[in-house]
Amino acid sequence: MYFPYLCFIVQIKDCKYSRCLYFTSAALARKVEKLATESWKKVNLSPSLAYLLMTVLDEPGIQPSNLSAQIQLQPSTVTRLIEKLEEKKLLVRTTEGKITNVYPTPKAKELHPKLKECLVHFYETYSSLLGKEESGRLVAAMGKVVDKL
Amino acid sequence: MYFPYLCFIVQIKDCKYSRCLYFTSAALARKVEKLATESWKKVNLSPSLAYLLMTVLDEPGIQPSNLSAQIQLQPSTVTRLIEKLEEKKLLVRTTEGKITNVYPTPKAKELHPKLKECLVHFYETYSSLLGKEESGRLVAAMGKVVDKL
DNA sequence: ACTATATAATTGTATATACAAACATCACTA
DNA sequence: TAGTGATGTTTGTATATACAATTATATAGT
Repeated sequence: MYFPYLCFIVQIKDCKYSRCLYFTSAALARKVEKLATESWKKVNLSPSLAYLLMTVLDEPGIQPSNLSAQIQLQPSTVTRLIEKLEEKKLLVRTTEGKITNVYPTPKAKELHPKLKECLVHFYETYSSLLGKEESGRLVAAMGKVVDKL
Repeated sequence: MYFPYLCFIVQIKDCKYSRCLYFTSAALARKVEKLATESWKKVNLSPSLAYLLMTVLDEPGIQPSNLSAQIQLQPSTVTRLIEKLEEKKLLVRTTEGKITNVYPTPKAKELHPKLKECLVHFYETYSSLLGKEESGRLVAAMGKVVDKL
């Protein structure tokens, strides 16, 4: 495999695609997802459910469209995630006209401190593996790229 | 939402989770996947099918376990991808004992130059959006992290 | 040589996410 | 005020990937 223009970058490990943005970002996301899943097992939620729930806890009454923008998932995906959290009795929806508002239940509010703990645990796990500053720099760089794409 | 120890990183855009590795790596992977999908539409393959196929073209007879290591997907996923490429008459499998070998068909070999073009197109698309050096640096940084996780 | 363990691949099933279409409501304009 | 287009949400369906269990084969220790 030949990656034009990228010859100046040192090849990493034995993987032929280590210099390719598609391959590398996908692999990274899968590994990080696994790590995050582990951290959120304590509250029996997948990372995406946990992030959505935390967002609602921070802004009770938030609309799905706003959630979609904040967590950067498609509206249809947000609907599906909300449904799951409703089944778990952690969220409720009210609809007025075309607007839907999403609220945390008391059960969700009770869970809030534990959610924060999971977030801290997740951060500590990856920053101990990667180094605080290095991982911070990487996240910042990736964030910039997300905005450009 | 409060991200302990990360206060020194500038918040990006309006997104509350822009400093979180999980969130950012997932968002980046989704955006890059979309871009890659566009580039590989010319050969009517998804990016993961295309990468697997290119790997087999480079190493005819390669085993699924080796493919799994190279493209960093689970063996079960590799089996499923190979099945799809078999349906498209681009790969064939032979099995001897516990070992399976995967070979490209003539049809796949004909497609090889087009696959390379797609790769170049993909690279040019993202490097024109992000800058060659900046994207190269980012990919290298992400690759290191993948290896550490 | 026989058994226990390790390896390679596959299958059944589950989860996450997306796209496109449908639906409902709202806002604006002629 | 009727019609048209924009917006917010949901639904039907498809794709990608994984985990756990299974099957088949190979290897090593005694």
